[in-house]
Amino acid sequence: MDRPDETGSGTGPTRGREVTRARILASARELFTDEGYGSVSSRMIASHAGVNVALINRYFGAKRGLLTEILREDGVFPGLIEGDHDTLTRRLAEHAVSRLHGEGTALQRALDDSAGDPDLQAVYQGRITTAMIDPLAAYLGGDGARAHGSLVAAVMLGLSRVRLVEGATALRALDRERLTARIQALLDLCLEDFTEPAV
Amino acid sequence: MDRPDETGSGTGPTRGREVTRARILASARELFTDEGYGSVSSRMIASHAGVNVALINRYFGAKRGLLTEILREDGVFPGLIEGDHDTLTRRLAEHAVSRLHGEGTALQRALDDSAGDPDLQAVYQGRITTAMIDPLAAYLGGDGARAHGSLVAAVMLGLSRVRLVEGATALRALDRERLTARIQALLDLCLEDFTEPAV
DNA sequence: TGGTATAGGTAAACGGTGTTGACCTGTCAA
DNA sequence: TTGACAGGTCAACACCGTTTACCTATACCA
Repeated sequence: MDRPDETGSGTGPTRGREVTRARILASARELFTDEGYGSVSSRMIASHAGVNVALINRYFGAKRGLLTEILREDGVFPGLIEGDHDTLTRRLAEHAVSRLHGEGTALQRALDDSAGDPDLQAVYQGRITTAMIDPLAAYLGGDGARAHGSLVAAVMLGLSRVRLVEGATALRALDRERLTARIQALLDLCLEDFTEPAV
Repeated sequence: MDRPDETGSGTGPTRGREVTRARILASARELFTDEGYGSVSSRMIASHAGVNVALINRYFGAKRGLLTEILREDGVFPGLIEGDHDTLTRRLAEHAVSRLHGEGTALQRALDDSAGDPDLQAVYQGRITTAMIDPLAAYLGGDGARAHGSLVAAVMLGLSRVRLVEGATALRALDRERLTARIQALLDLCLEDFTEPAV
C-alpha cells in the first residue's frame, strides 16, 4: 500500500503509480492547453505520455477525471474572492475584461474556448457553485447572499459566453477602463439589497 | 424535378422527398424535445421516423442540419426585440425570468439544457449575433450600439447559463417581480451611454 | 410495348470515440 | 521456491456521425 516510489537511484523512477499518474496529468494539461478539451482524445493523451490508454481510466476513472483533477489543482478564480471587500467588484470586473481580451493562462483560455463540451460543463457544474457562488455568498453574508452571488456569477459567465459565441469584438474595441467601470457597476448592482426594489 | 408529391389518393403519400424530409424533421423535433440534443443519435431519429439513417445526411447534410432547420423554423427571441422601445428591457427581463423558471416551449427548455453541445453552440454562434445582437444594435442605433447589444446579450446568456450550471435555485426563490425589476435595471445599465463613465 | 434514366431508399462499412475485461509481468515477501 | 499482487498491456466492446456502393420502383420516351 505504502510502497515507496523512489527506488534509490539518483534520478527519479520512470515507472510506478505516482510517476505514471503525473505523466498522464502533465500530458493532458499540455494537450488541453494546446488544442482544447474536446479535440484531444484519450489515445492522444496516452500516446503523448508514453503510456497505455487504459491507464487513464484506471487512474482517473474517465477522461473527465483528468479535467476535474487539473481544475482542482489550479482552482477557479484563484485569490479573486479573498481580499478587500470594497474592491471585490473591481477585481472581478478587471478579471472579466482581462478574459474578454483573451488574457489569463493559456490553459484558461483553451478551456474557455472548449466551454461547450458536455464534460467541461459537468465539471464546471459543481465548481461554479463551490468555487464561485458559495465563497461569494459567504463573503457577502446577509439575506439572499446566494441570490446576489448567482447574479454576479451570471454576469461573469455571460461575459465569458458572449466572447465565446460572438467574439465580443465590439466590447473589446471599447476603452478598457470605461468597460471595466461599466462592468463593475453591473456587478455592484447585482449586489445591492433586494428588499428595496431597483428604480 | 417538379414531380408532384401527391399521387392522387385521398390520404397523403407516405414516401417521397418532401414527405420523408418532414418525417425526419418531426421525429428530430420530438426526440430533441424529450431528451435533448446530445442524447439523441442519428440512428434514433431515423428509427423513430421509420427511415434509413443515411437519409438524414442526404437531406440535412449532417445531424447539425436538423438543428439549424428547426431553429430556423422557430426563430430565436421571436417578437421580443420588436415593439415599444421604452419597454424593451422590461420585455427582455421578463423573458429571462421566465426562462429562469423553466418556462417557454418544451423544445426551448430542452435545447437550453443541451446548450453545452458543440453542435448547438456552433448553430447558436451565428444566431446569437444575427438574431439578437444585430437587431438590438439596429434597434438602439447610435455609437457603440453593438457594444451595448453585446452587454445585453451577455446578461441574458449569463442568466441562462447560471440556470444551466447551478440551477439558479436562489434566484428562483426570490420574489419574481423584484427579480424582474433588478434584471431590467441591469439591462438598462448595459444600454447607458459609454461616453460618460458609470459611477 | 420495351428500354432506360433517375430519384428515392437501403445495407454495410469506415474511422473515430470513450471505456472495459482478460491477460501478462516483474517485484517483493514468506 | 513459491505465491501474491501492483502495474501495465492488448484487444475488444458498444457506440457515434458519416459515406459509399448498391438496389428498386417509378416515369418517360422511342
